[in-house]
Amino acid sequence: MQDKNSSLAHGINGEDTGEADESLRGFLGYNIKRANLAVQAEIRSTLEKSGFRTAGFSALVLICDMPDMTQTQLAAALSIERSGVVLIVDDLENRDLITRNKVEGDRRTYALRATLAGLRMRDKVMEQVCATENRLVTGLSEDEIAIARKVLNHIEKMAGK
Amino acid sequence: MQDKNSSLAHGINGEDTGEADESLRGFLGYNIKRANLAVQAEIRSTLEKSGFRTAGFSALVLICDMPDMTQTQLAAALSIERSGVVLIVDDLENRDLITRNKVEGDRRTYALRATLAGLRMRDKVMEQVCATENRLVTGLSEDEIAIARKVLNHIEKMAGK
DNA sequence: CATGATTGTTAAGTCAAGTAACAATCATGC
DNA sequence: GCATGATTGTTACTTGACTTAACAATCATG
Repeated sequence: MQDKNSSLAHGINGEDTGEADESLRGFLGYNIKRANLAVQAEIRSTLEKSGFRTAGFSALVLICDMPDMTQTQLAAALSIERSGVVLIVDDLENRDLITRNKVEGDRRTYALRATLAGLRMRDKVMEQVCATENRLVTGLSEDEIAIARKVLNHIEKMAGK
Repeated sequence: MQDKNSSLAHGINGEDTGEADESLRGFLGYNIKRANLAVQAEIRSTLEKSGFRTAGFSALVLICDMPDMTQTQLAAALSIERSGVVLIVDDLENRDLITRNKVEGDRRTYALRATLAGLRMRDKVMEQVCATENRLVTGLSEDEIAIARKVLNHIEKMAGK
């Protein structure tokens, strides 16, 4: 894609159109969607340098923080199906970032635990993601970011009644 | 899905886990993603009462605001491919919300224009979506919402270097 | 006016996420 | 005890939204 805006700079009838999505900008949901699209693209680009996609890295972080987590618990935390975490956990295990451990008392479940390499990987990638985010918020004050966080969490909490 | 949190309330080893995604909450991108997921679900639920999905309603709003818009321009504004807008425009046209008009001087393109029913539909649904959003932000001040908007737009602008 | 680009369109492919079914295992009631 | 039902991890199949590729019609440019 070349210049996405050039074709929208002016309407075909000569009117000055400015930004085409003026009305949509009035919706907070639209602002969130656009920002999400942009920031996820940036983060995805950061993560793929280490062979991660978003869900996989999130899983690693969760497993690091909650040792002996179950795959079903992981699915709930990631808001995806159990069948989906199998592939993610397979990948993390194949890369020796986590291990599936037998748990006494329930031979169905695995206790997921990060390896030393997994912990180091998390720290390293986490730092890179933080750097990416810090770049995106340069020019904004800490207070503004904190308020944005509050608003976003509030919206998330209010949704689903 | 029953209670998504109950299975996460306590780790299997008895430790108090609280929220499982404590570390991820540190990422602004994570907060945006969760809020986006929640708000889009709400809006989708509001839109489907009138037979819309997000892209379709966005297209209607854009066409209302920019009469004689081209499908290629619409694709750029929606950040999707031209082939995708065909289906969207087909649907809007079949429901008599917009019309494809011949344009003098270029027999390849259509000038998209909303019908009276389309304009009324936009107003009606727009009001419903606003009500949905207002419900999500009850308890927040206007200033807080305005700052959140500023932060989100800033992030969107900073992304893509 | 000939060559290349653009527009709308259709068909095919992709890719992530969800659904369904299954064996192994656990829990519960009787 | 044990039979019935639920849960866990897993695999295969489906789905749905989006992209890519190709094409005819039309425009632009030298």
